[in-house]
Amino acid sequence: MSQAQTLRPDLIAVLEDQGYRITAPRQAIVQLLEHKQEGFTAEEIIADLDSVGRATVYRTIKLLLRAGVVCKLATMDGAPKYSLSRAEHHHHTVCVSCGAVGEFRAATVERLLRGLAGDIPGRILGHRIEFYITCAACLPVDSN
Amino acid sequence: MSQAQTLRPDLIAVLEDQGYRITAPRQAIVQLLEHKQEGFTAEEIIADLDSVGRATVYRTIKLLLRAGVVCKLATMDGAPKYSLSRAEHHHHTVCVSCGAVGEFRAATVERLLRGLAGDIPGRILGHRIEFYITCAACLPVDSN
DNA sequence: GCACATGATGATACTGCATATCACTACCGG
DNA sequence: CCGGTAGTGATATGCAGTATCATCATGTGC
Repeated sequence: MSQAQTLRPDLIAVLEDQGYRITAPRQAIVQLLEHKQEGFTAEEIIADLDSVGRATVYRTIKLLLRAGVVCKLATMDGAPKYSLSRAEHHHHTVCVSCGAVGEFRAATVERLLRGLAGDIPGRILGHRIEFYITCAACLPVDSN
Repeated sequence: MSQAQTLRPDLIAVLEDQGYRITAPRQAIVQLLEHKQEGFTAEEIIADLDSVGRATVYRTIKLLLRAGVVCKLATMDGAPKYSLSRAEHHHHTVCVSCGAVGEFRAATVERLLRGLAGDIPGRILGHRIEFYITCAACLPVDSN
């Protein structure tokens, strides 16, 4: 079983299930995203799809966010990055050299963090962990 | 060594030591920050100090960043927050209700994260952890 | 004390990301 | 076929942050 889409339950279908219409622009965007799993900015999408207006791109991204299909990642330089979220809960690695965004999961981390509740004043609702790395692709170049 | 200034070694002196001039606007900004340890946005400072121009506020914040006196925190809604960094290395708590930013340290976390090196492809340069919480002040209101 | 070089300032213009507006189009149900 | 609603995109607008630049302050050498 498991159509082996492994974890991508046909993104378009997800939208359809939530009552949204499947339009050409939305299909174009989703299709593009499927090839850009690396982490992308809104402006990137806009640049790649001349046929789709800015407004629609931003609207669609919000749609996908609400649908839980993509996740948002605030970056230091202002422009947030988005990425298709395959796993339920995960964290990000950001290459400081090329900006590529990756995902990882580590159960040990989650367990530990839960144990921290006592150190934190107030009720914990969620957390975020990011690792700043030099990614494999940039390593040879970067480390001289 | 370690003058034990506990952790705030006279912010103005830090700037002076780095060869910057101590001017009225800079003093005004630093003084304001000392009272706003909660985490603040650039625009907040600008609004509070009519006598100081936008440009100068942004310039001074960058100065303080470079001097390591304040630290930057990317937020989901775009406008980054800054806070006086008292401890060397620390992480943040962000109240989703009122936006207040706090700091905490947890050696256990650091130790664990170092152990994760194997799970992360590439060279780890740094990390960031944020907890999203409902802070003590907001709890009664927020939780119904 | 004066002149000059340099640092700092702030008003303004500008850039870039994101949202709001709004007229128009596509689609769906009757 | 018709009307209503969802969706679209051009444009205007908002807002954070940066760049420009004339002006002012500071410090130094004389």
